[in-house]
Amino acid sequence: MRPEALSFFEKVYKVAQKIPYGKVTSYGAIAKYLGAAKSARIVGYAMNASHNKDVPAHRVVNRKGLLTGKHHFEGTNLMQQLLENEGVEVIENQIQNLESIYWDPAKEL
DNA sequence: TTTCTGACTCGAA
DNA sequence: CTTCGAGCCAGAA
Repeated sequence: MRPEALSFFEKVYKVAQKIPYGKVTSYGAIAKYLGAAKSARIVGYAMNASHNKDVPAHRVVNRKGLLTGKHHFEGTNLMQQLLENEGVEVIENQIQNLESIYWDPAKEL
């Protein structure tokens, strides 16, 4: 592998694809894992461009467990339904019991 | 080439 | 309690 040759986006995609079923993580957690803790926005931006990729963007939320990116999914609650379909409880765009299903790449990988 | 914006986060006032 | 600024990368105009 040549991680250095991969763009930030590609790294983000790889990590996002490793998010376990029924788990969620945050943009900042991914950014930190990639060694760019202050690039959380870029992770979000990568998600924006991940529509064509096989990236479970619905499992990535902000650090509060808020579905800030749901507006970018089709419909108004697709993101929430995808999560609920995996056993994640979501209320008002806010993931419930976040600490229990939180998956930290820097910790789990 | 410069400028702007965005699915974020943290710390300071 | 709320508000604001800074830092990061990529792509479009």
